[in-house]
Amino acid sequence: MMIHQREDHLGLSLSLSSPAHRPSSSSSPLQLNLAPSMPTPSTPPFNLFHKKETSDGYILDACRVETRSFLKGIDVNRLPATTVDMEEEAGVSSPNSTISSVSGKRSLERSENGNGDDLLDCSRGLINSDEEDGDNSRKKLRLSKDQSAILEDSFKEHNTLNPKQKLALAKRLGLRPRQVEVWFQNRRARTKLKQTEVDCEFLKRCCENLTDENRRLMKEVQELRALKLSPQFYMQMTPPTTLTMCPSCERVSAPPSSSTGPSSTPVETPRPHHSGSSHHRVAFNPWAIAPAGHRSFDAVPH
DNA sequence: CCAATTAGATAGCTTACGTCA
DNA sequence: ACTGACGTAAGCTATCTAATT
Repeated sequence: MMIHQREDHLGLSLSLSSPAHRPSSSSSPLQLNLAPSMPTPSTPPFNLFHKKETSDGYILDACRVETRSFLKGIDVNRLPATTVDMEEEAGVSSPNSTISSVSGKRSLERSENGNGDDLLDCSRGLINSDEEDGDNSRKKLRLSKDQSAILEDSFKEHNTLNPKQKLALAKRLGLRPRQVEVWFQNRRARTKLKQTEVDCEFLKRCCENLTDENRRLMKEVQELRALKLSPQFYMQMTPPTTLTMCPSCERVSAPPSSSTGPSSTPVETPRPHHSGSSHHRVAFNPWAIAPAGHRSFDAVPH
């Protein structure tokens, strides 16, 4: 599999080329060597491009999971108070961290700065703060694996937060309360969407089953009507199933002597549910179509 | 708080091109 | 010189999700 790391790691080169000037021997792309001040980590397992289901049923790209695990311990949302820590962490940056967003404007800004030291200013909790960045472009942050795990655990306990819980969680995660709030909102939305999909699938199957059943019943009705409307066939044949039914217990049984023809398949195997012949028997003609919900039996005392 | 929407990040695919046997 | 295999880079699309409205 072909793997390329276009915007990986700030120490690598950035290729700038217009579509009209595809890389060729004559027009090579502009190569910007962007401050290899940061040690590039060993290549993460990007070749694991298979889907993976998370504990809550969501599908994640395995490579993302892998990358996040690669990021383990990196809290890019941490507030800049822990400068030393972040400098340590900067050495293991990854394409999935916010500071990897080197495309476009930001990358150019960074190249102008000449090194990657200012990356650390992009501590996640402050990235979109109003007092920062003059440009109005919102920067997308990515929660770390640990942060996501903690948030997920918290969500499992209670899918809504009271202000106190929100503050505590925000403090624990090094995020702003608003970020925690937004995360819970989005998480609830995802849960709802997922449930809607499941419900939809269930209803779809129900509809299919009912459609099949309806088709089958319609066909049966058609066949039965055709038989009823053909007098020759109808008159010549003995009632196909001279079934008897006990009106008290509504059990149907075939005549004891009939062993051939359609009547040989009784609806229900006669069982000695009554002692002797104590129960009344009712002739049951299944060929007589009755309106739905109305059983038309010719009561024949016996 | 929810619903709808926006937008950044990234995986994965395709395509063009260069290199090499 | 031609050809097929292979690697690489770039473009594009789909998806996820943080953030906004």
